[in-house]
Amino acid sequence: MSELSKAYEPALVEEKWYSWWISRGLFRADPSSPKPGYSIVIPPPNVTGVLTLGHVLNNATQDILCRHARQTGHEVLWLPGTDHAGIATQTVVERKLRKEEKKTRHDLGREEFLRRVWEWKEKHGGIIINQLKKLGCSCDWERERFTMDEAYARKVQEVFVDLHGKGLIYRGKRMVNWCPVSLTALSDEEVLPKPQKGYLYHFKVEIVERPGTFLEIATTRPETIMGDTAVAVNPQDPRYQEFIGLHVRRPLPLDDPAILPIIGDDDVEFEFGTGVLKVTPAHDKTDYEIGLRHKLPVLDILNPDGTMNELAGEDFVGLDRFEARVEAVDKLRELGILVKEEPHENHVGFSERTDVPVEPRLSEQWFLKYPKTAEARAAVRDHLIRFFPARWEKVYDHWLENIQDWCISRQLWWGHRIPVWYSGDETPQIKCQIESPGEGWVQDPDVLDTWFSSWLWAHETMDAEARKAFYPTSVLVTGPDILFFWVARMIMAGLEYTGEIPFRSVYFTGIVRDKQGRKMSKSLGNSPDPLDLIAKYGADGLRFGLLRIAPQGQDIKFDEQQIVEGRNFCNKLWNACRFRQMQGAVDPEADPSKHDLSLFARDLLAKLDATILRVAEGYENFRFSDIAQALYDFTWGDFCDRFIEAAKADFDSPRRAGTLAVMDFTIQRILKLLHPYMPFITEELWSGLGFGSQSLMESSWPTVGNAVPDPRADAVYAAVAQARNLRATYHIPSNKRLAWKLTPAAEWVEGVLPALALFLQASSLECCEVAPVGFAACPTDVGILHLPLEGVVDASSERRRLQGEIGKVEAEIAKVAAKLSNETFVKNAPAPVVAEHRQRQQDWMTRLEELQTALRALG
RNA sequence: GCGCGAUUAGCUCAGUGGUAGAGCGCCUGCUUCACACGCAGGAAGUCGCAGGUUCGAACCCUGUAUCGCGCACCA
Repeated sequence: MSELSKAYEPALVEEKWYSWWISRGLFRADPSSPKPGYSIVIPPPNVTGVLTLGHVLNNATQDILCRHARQTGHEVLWLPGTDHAGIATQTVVERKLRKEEKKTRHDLGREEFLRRVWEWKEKHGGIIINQLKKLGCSCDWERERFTMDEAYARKVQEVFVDLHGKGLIYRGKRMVNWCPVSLTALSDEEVLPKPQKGYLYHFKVEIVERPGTFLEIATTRPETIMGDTAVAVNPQDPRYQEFIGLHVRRPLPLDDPAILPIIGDDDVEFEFGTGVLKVTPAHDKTDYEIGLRHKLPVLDILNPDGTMNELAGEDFVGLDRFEARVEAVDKLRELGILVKEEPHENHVGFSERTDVPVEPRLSEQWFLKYPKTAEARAAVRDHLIRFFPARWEKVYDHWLENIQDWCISRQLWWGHRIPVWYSGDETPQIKCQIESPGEGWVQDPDVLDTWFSSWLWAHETMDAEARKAFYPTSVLVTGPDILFFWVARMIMAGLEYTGEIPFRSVYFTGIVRDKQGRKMSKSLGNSPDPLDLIAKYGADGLRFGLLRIAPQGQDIKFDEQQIVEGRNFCNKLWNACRFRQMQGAVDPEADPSKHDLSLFARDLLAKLDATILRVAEGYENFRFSDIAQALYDFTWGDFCDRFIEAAKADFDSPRRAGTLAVMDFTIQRILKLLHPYMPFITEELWSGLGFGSQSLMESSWPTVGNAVPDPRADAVYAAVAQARNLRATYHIPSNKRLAWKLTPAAEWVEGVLPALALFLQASSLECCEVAPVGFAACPTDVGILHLPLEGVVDASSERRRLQGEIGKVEAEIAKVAAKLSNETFVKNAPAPVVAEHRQRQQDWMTRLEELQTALRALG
């Protein structure tokens, strides 16, 4: 192989390796493989979507799990795809239509409009899929699915028919969340309560039977007065009890001042407002229920788009609901019945998609009574499915405990059409089936909530053969924001239709936020484009940098600097390998056990084992940042900073072969361990150095050996750090070579003199038995290092320095002594802890003596 | 209102009972024959606050503050 370039250039290699993986079919899942199966279904991104940092985190995590699984001998299925995103996609295409052709979907008609959406989907729907490829995702692209694929769509309809047959799906006229912009009903989950600063408007109404007596009503929505059909008070409320059964005059609309009954209902709070509630059954959920209890008429004064209809009276008709509010207040003021406007903050439901206030609206919709709720709760409670982090289990359980029927119909065109047919005008007949029952039958115009299709994702994306090998899936990687939307529903669907849980573990990633802690969003424009980051730092740098700061389930404050560090780490790894390459060809079969190794080499192998264990533990517990950190520490610290530097002393010695063998052995394992996080660079280095012609994905995962740590290695490293510190204390430039001397603490130290000399950049390093005159002493665990002071520093500064050191050591000794002289400590603390303190005390004493000797030697 | 997280060095975060850590940033010195996307050294923290348990608390308990997130029909 040609020489590695001086710096790693990701752009030159990423494309090449991705095509190579694809061409070798390495992402393909073989259901007939004898290997144990491992599977993940991708949380399908919207077809309208573009890659965000959230996707990067989520999909890099899945890729890591999948590559690791392949390396540990599993047959892996990572099943990709997208969902049709009903509202979002329809909105995008409608907007385009309006802009380019000044038409609405109604101008085109349903069939033509849907044709246009498909056209749009074919053209733009694949963007995010291609972006995932740039990221290195090892999905089985031959199995890519879309929630509107023919087979999948049919399954969705079959499920509807089945649940209808079981009596779980029903049609009903109910209060639903209505989006006046999308003109469709929404599920409860698609409504986000937001605190809104508004006013509590107080106005008074006269009691018909008691002229001159008024009730004061407080409301946040005066624009709905025209829809009021009663006034309610709490029957226990002594202030108003006597009025129950009487009537008030409704002030609006002016031309139709209706007479409303005063009713008593327990739902009315004493303390809130005035304790008198205007009841608007058509436009408030609570009011609707009160209305049902008291058989009140329902007076709908709003159009679907949130404007007022003719029932609101001629002063209001056509006004938007918020304009109408202003107008209503004006009218109350003109009538002289507005008592006060009190600033008031309340929560108003907003549409998740369009971000406008949702309007409670009475309409005919399809609802689902969820199947298998008890089983779904039990599956998580009994840990058949494990959540990481576990705290989401409680949230999940609470939601299921209070679960409400799901409004699954949407007044859209883009989606799975409801398989219900109507016939006849007067007494319509209804049939629930997929095919048309024949002439004269008209299909329900509505479509299903997108989640009603994606809740089948885990099993319906697989054919029978795949399901046999790969279902239940191993793990689901997703964000906690779709715990209810998707995760919980998928569990219920899985239990209902496969009789099994859909996945064994759920790993919830954190949410990527900006430096101010705000969620990244398109509208805020605070999300960097991951493709730009890939271009700048490489996919590996982005993946590693992001995963390293993504502790389990905690939100991530994104900082581009972290990605820079990922890139830097790639470069470090690159150069370590490049350095190895400069020593000659590698040996793919390198076996350290066949060589007599330096203590540095033996200790490195022990640290490698410890790293492999840390990494294994990380995978076990989904601690992705721990894994990244362990590999970073080992590669940069143990391997590059310490071992390679020590190894340089062996290159001209008989140790050369053994040391190179350890390097080869270790680099192979580093590349394997890092491959899941940094697939491109590891592949490039693996092949570039000549370790093999297979992909790392097909290689084996490193196992621990039987290396024994040698504490002498750390003693040398620590001594080096102390000596360098001493040199820095005297401001000796690091390029100035000094003639160090050493009084060794043990015989073995002679063996590491060449390495020590290299570490210290020493011009020479000779041993001496007694402290030489004119040197500064640095007591270490490997002996006393003597730094020549001549021409550098005078004896009095050295004396001052030593006295300072002695002061610090004495303080430490005092600290330990205090603890050891505490009888209860010695009595109660576990023996090893006490022993450790004793040892510590002794170490400090030794150091003190050495320092004092050095001080005396200065005279 | 209930529940859940977070609070440790300037920044981003590790650290679940025994000598407070990492990376970045900062300061100092270095183009030392892999790497300036680098090397070496350094300064820097009353671990949000107040109690408690313990020989010993960043860690366990109680309370509290601030920030964030869920859930909830107070109009």
